[in-house]
Amino acid sequence: MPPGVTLDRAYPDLFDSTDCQCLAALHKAPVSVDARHRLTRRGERVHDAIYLQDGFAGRYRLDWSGRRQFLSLQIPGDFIDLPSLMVGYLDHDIATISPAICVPFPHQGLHDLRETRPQLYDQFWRVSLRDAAIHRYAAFRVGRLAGRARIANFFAEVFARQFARRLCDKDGFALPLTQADIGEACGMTPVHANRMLSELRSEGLCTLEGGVVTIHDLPGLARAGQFEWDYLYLPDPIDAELTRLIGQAGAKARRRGPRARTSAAACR
Amino acid sequence: MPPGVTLDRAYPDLFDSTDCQCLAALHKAPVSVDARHRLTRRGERVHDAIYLQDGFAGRYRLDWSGRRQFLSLQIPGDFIDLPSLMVGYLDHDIATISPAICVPFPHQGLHDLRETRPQLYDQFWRVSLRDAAIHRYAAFRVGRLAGRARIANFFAEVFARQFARRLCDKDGFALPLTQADIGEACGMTPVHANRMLSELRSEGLCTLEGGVVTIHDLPGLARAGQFEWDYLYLPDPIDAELTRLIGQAGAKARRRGPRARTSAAACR
DNA sequence: CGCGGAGTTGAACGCATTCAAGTCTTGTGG
DNA sequence: CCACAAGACTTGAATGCGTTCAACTCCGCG
Repeated sequence: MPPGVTLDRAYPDLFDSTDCQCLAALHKAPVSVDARHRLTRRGERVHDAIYLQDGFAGRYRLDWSGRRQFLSLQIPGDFIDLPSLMVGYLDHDIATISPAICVPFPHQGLHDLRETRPQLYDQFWRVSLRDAAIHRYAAFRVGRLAGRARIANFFAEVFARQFARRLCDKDGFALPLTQADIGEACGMTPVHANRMLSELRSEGLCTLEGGVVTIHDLPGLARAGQFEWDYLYLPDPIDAELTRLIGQAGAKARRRGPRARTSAAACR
Repeated sequence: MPPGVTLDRAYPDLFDSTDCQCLAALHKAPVSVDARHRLTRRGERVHDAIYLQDGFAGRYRLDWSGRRQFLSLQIPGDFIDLPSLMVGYLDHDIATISPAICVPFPHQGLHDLRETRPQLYDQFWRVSLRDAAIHRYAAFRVGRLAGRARIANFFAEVFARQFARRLCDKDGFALPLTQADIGEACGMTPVHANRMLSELRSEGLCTLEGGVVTIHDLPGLARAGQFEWDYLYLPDPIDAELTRLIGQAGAKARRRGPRARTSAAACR
């Protein structure tokens, strides 16, 4: 894989070095894209899966008055439009937020993996399931949590996802979003996002400045956002590290032992 | 496939009659389950995928004060826990809402399809992507729409999904949820759900009574909810039918022609 | 007959939106 | 080098949507 294309770091639990070699043969040349640039339009036919080598992007839908709801934030190392691999087009728009580097993987090449490397093929299914879990959790976040908690929860997610890729340490992470963007991600107005951010700041939990979130109290932030990260399906070592840093039993603590039920039958 | 197990009706665009024959060999005996019964517990290891032959179920997460947020409603004909197929456990709970009939498909048998019937294997990926799209849209619904619109939008989705399976006609559909459930699905209190429902009623859009939603003005309901159903990825004939019934260009109207761009490269 | 769950309605409160004004920073052109 | 414009951020005040608390009805069921 050419310099800079670091799939192995992005999904350490899913792609081993052999996989990465194999994938290196499949992608086209990386492309630089400006900030605030639409990558994919809802409903438009696409033939390549985009791997976000660097930079941030967002998936969103617009309401009928043109206001935007972010569905998920995509961080460096994400495949950002895998659904298109199986259905050929997307039900939402995708745009960069910061300047970005995108690596196109032609669908055809990925499809061929089913024959040539079925294990690897399955990994893409796993990636898209992880994606789905992130969407689900977004519904929980905006549906159930109050303003301050929504932002704290959102920050905690972005932290955990970047931390899992070694893109940041426990003290902070990159988040090149405006307060308006954060509002659109968390389902609130920019003004209110501002007020909630200043609450988090004055409570000594975190500060956002210059596209960087500095974390002053990670357990406090996670608590404020009722954050539990089991839905990220992180590999065990990283999961343990997060548990150590955050404290709460929000991870796999709840995963049950091997004696669990195996079907609906058992729960009659 | 034994009487009652009607996969073909559930996914007419994904499973043909040969597929259904093939799947018939894989499932265990259907199981009756009471209403309000938890089928799967978050984090618990599962070995069977559950096909919801009949009845309604919900996927949900709880906040730290124990209040529930529905992530999606599962209707008859849904595979309700496919994520567990690839990762072995779930990040959320699933419970029945009405009495239900569940058909367990052992994971192993489905995995074997990769070798024996790769096309069919892929269809399960497609099903789970459709699922993901429904979750995404839920985030849009609760994040961007106001109370009345959230409920109208939710009703429109449940209608469209049941209509696509011929479980209902254009005049109404089954929805055995209490108003409290609807509140949990749409991110609001039961009291407010009640008020929004009575608005929809008094505006002549729809009524909910006895577990049945009667639709009085389908285009009006869809408009009130800003509903667009492209995200359901429905097969063309059904999509056209919905467009005829609802009117608005909310479906594939936006799907672009074959001349579309093929990668990030083209949009610099 | 009485209980409990679901639905309905009123009234007070409070969180979030809206409108608006003003600061600060950045980049651009004179 | 300064002037100016544009965008991001901040803050105040008024409004209103949704929550909360509470009371009451209706219905099915023991």
